Amino acid sequence: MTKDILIHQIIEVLERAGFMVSDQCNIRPRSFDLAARQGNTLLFCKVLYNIDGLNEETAREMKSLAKYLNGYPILIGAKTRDQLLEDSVVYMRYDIPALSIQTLYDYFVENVPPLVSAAPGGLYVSIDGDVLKEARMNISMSLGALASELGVSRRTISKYEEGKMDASIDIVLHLEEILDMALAKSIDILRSFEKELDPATVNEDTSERKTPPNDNILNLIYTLGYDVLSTKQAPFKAVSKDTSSTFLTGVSEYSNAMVKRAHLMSSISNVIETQSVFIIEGKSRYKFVEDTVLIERDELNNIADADDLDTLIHERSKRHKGE
Amino acid sequence: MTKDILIHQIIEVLERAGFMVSDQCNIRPRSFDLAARQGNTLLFCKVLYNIDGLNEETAREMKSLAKYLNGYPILIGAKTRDQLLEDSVVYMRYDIPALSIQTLYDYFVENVPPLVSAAPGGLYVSIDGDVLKEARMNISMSLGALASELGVSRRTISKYEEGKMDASIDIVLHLEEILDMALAKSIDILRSFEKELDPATVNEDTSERKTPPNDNILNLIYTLGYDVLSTKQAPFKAVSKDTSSTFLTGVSEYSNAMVKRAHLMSSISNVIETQSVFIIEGKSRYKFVEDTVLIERDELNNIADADDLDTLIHERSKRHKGE
DNA sequence: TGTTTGCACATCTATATAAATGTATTTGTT
DNA sequence: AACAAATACATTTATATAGATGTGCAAACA
Repeated sequence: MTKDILIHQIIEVLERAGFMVSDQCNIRPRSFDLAARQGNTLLFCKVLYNIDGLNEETAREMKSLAKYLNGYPILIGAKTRDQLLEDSVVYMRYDIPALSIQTLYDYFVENVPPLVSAAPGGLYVSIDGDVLKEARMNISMSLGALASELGVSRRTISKYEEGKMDASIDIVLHLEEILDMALAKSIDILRSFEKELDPATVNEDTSERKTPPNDNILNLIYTLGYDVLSTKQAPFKAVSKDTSSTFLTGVSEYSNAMVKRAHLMSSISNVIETQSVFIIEGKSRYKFVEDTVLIERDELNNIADADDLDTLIHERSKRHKGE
Repeated sequence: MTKDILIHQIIEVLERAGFMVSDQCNIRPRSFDLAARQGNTLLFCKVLYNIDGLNEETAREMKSLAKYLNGYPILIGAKTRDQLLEDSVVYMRYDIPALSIQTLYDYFVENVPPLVSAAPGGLYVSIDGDVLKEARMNISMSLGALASELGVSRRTISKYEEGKMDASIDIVLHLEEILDMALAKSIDILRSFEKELDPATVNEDTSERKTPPNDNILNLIYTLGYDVLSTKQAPFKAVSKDTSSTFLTGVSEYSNAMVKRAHLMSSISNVIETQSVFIIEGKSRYKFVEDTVLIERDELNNIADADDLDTLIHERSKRHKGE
């Protein structure tokens, strides 16, 4: 399948850029396909051959996860509609930046940021208004003269200089030729997401603690004093957070599928630098699966507060790493 | 100009439907073009030859005004893109229903609601799932049989019955033919707006009182104890509200333009059933212009609280109507 | 270990929308 | 009344997006 080929290429690029990359999420339901970290930069990557396939629910979940864990959602693909993604262009899908592998490579490996963004009406470049104005002044060219030379209205040039309008690629090339200098502002892919966060979405997190989760066990964890962000499409049921620790939280009975999931959670938790915990309904055969700590529901019942649980997790995790 | 022709036709339709219609707003900046009321139904109409020309700011203002005054925003036009608006179809522009004059006529004069809505992908009709299911059961047809008869998948029929999917017009016609009954749900134009209000927008109004307005005089009115919704594109500067009264609020120096504005405000206030007040910076030649009460800024300074101002407005308004 | 169920995702289509911009009209100024 | 400045709005274009739906794979089930 094309998507798998893409994923392998993406892993290659990210590793080459010095990222630590998690296992691929191949368990349903899934929101992101890969987690990756380099220093302070944490990415949640979704991969689609056709970026138009991103659905709104998935986007929402990726955004809230990224925000909660201090990372960035990003969409990587090859096509939009019936054409290939253009390199060095940033597209947006539900406020998540979307790009081709080549653009990803340029950005993270070569440190060459893209200049062009796709928007209704075509492809556009942001112009640095101050630079433009200065350049125009330097050759003492009037606004009107530049406008007629470019073949646009005076008002348009004025808007460029005030930073109130982006320009089409042709216009920018022509302008740069006339003034013989670079005018395009480069796009910071990760920041472009932050800007897009509208006040309403941000609002949700203003409240001190999230509302109690619906799930029984998650609610129990909430009662212990954790902030619990439950997820619908991630390989874990929730992310739980208190002042001292954060852990991915799985919940289910012991089964083969559960073990698979615990492996994946372990890999992801290593990348995003959190603990990983699986609450088992009923009996568990083991105490951990890789770095995922398994806790039986009965054990959870005997726990008084968040500190107790933190301690249990740490001990069990240490015990595993000690062998 | 085409827009003016449209407006006259719209006024004709609305009056025929028993609406009281305000003067046309021909002062810039303007958000809506007409206010109209029939019984409890208050409309703020925007008219554009091409409905695509509605801009986001204008839409926002119309929505907040409508909400604040218990009315409905509506957009009426003739074209979208390069084609005429189809009759009996409801379009949406920034969550405001948009329709042709014919559709307006059918809805308000003939009481025939539209059935079709425009959405990405084309024109769609909502199906009443329960009716569909019952009809299918009645002729003891299996879901699969109906699906293959229609030429769609079983899943599609299932979604129709669960009300989770709208159907294209062709499909609905074919279905109604097979089952020999009406299945389409009619669209309540005004309600369709209410549903679109997202929680974020609604949230703004949750706060007991609005934030203080920037304008000096509006802020003074706010200090008196009024709730003040300031506007940017309406023929008045704000709408002020306390427990006992609501008034359109204009602010400016005395001038010809101001008198024109006061006339328009008078007409609008009659339709939306509020008072209308103009605060004059400096000297005013008159005490009222039609039903708009003129108050000098100095007079406002001598007023202690909202009750005082309410009293002044009522007296001056009565005095006018008494002559 | 097949069988069933349901999601992921690709794809197609036509609408909704943002940029860009010219033109006509209105407003404000002298 | 004449002129300048600002705004409304029509229009063009290409992207963003929602519906609709088939296909194939994964999970759940028997």
